[in-house]
Amino acid sequence: MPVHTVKDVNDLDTKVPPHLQHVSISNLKLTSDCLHRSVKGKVVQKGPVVSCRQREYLLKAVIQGEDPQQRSASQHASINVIFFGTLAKDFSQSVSQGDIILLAGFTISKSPSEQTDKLHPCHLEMSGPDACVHPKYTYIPLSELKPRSIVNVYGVVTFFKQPFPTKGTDYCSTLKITDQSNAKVGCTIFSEKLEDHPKIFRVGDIIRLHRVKAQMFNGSMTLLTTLGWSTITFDGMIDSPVEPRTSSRTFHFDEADKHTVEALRQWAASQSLLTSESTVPLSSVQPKMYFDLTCQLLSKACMDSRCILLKVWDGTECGHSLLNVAAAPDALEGESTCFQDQQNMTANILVYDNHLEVARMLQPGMFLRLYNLHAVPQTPPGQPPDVPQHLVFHLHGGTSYGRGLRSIPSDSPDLQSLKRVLESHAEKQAAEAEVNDGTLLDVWYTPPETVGPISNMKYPFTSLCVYPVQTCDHSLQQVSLAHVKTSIPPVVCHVQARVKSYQPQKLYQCLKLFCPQCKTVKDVPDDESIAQVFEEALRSSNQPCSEHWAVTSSADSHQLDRTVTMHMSCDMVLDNTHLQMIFLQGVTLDEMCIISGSHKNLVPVCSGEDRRMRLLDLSAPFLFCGDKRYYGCEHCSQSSFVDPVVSGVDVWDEQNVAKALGVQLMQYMLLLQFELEDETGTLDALLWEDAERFFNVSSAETSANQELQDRVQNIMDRIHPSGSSMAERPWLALCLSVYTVEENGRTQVCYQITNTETRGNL
DNA sequence: GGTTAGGCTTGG
Repeated sequence: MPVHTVKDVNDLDTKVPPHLQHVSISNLKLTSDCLHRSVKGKVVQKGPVVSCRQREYLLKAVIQGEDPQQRSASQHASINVIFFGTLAKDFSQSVSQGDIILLAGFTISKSPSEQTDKLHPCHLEMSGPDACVHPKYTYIPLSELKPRSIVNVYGVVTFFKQPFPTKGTDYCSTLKITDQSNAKVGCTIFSEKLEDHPKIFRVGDIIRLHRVKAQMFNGSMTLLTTLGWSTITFDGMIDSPVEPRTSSRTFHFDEADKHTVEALRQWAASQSLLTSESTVPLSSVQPKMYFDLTCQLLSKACMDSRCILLKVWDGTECGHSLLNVAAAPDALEGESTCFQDQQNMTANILVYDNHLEVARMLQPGMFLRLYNLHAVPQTPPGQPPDVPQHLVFHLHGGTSYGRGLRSIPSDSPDLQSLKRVLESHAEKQAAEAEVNDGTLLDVWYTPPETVGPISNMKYPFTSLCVYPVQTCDHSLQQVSLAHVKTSIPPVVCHVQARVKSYQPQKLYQCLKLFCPQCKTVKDVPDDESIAQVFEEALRSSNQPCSEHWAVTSSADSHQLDRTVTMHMSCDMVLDNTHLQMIFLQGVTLDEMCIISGSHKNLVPVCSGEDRRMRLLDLSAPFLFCGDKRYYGCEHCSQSSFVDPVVSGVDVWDEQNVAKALGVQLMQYMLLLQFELEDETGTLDALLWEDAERFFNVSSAETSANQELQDRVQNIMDRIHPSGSSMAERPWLALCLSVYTVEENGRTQVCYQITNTETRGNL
């Protein structure tokens, strides 16, 4: 862009390329070589952007040479300048009448209006890629303000109010500033956009104002915003980076600005304008005092239409007992404050009236500063009046004494020590959680039961406490989900997230069968389809099997109109292990279930045309063992029945039975997909390889055990209560493995929850 | 070309 909004470069006079030679306006001639020349002057007239014949935009302005001697010596100190195209638009937007500018890359032509306007006989044309305009600002000491002048100033903030709505159309910021001239000047800033107001965090901040109007009010000089005003603000601490706070994308800031800020910082320090007691830690708060608090928001709740509760901490323990204000569970948003409550570190702040607008926009985790907070002693409700009073904090309505609140960016220099303190607490908390497995403090999860009436006693540990924790031994820094998505696999990340949704919703569907050979995953068939396989076998095989390796006994049931046959291996009979594996033919699923209740390994079979023994279709279990059923992989098992090899096996379990029958045993597993969410987005993560650890169950046992199924359901209900809002769900500390899988020649990145257990009592 | 506000506590 040819109108330069300079960022962190040298001052204009030194920054302009050295080959450019300064020419005074009165010395400009038609014959001048303009290629390497620049002119400087004040914008004394600025016209509107108009479109001309070629449908190009143009803007006319008059600039006047700066030097008063030159002005008096020559009538040609003012010159017309015509800006073309985008330059015209840019100039219109970013330069105001009265600004000092430096022009380069112009061409000189004869002025057609010399006779009428009596200005310079030439005019300058600004077009093409070489043309550029640099604005130059001069700053007036606050003691030298003249009424009705429009000026640019720098100052140190000695008093401020956060923007508040006026009776008119705008928000108003009221400040008082001072500078080395020691004048104290009030400023009134009007803008209907909150983001345009100066970002002042504390007394001692440094503010720069452009195009503000000086005027007298009540005998004092004040500054008022005018059309085209702008502002940027800086931290006031010596040695902190000179970084402008602004929401404007185009602002001028150069080396000279940096020096001005640094000089003001030094001066302010020498005047003790930045007092360290400007904000007070909770540990130093005394009853009835008004103070500024810097803290982190843990949770918030809407109390009524005129009051919002903020629960905050600053990592220090208050010397006076802190009141715990109860909120309706469904009104509470954010993290549990159990840990902080137990250490008398949670400040409960009631925010009233005009401050609700700002408070509503706050998110748990944000860093805040509250100005003119009132420490109010109060007898806890329901307690006799002789119990010591507790402190609760009120941010009363109104803006007296700068009363208000705002969020502070987490990279602010004066937030860094607070952040270190909070982080060290978080580490301690995590370490305690690791050690005291059974008596965990509930860090991220607030059971609804604990948000009851205000009580002085510490929250009892309820049996509802459960939350997942990372159990991997490496200590990784926690990252956002957005960060996980940009990391390159394979890698392991730690995140903190909530469960937005999960699949399958019917939890019995999360139990799967997995073939370790071919990696096939399939659903556990339901009883109806298994019963059908049994029915099919009954219909197709009415003759008992005849196997040379087996002893067989049949029972005809006229009532059932079929023959039930039992086979067992001759070798087993000899080994005296014959009751450990029995082949059953001619039974229904129901009968199988009844019989397996009292027998160890029952293998349902049928007979073919040749009366050879066959296993049922492998979509049904090939083995029943008590309540448990075992399945074989349809792809990886021997396709025809093999004579069971029984020698050398003392104890028959599902592994040995499968091996003896040439069946590839399928494993039970739990498979869930979670949609995780944090402030930065959502991410789908699977839970399977470490699912048994997560739920603290065995998948195979879970397949046959209602109690274990209830446990899984219970845990899911804790981390994703049905009908809950996102805000009510607990934050989970999870370990995520990022890995790739190849599918159809395509590489896909996958996320899996690993090394994470749910802890606590159920 | 521009109303608003132009510091100064308190109820819940």
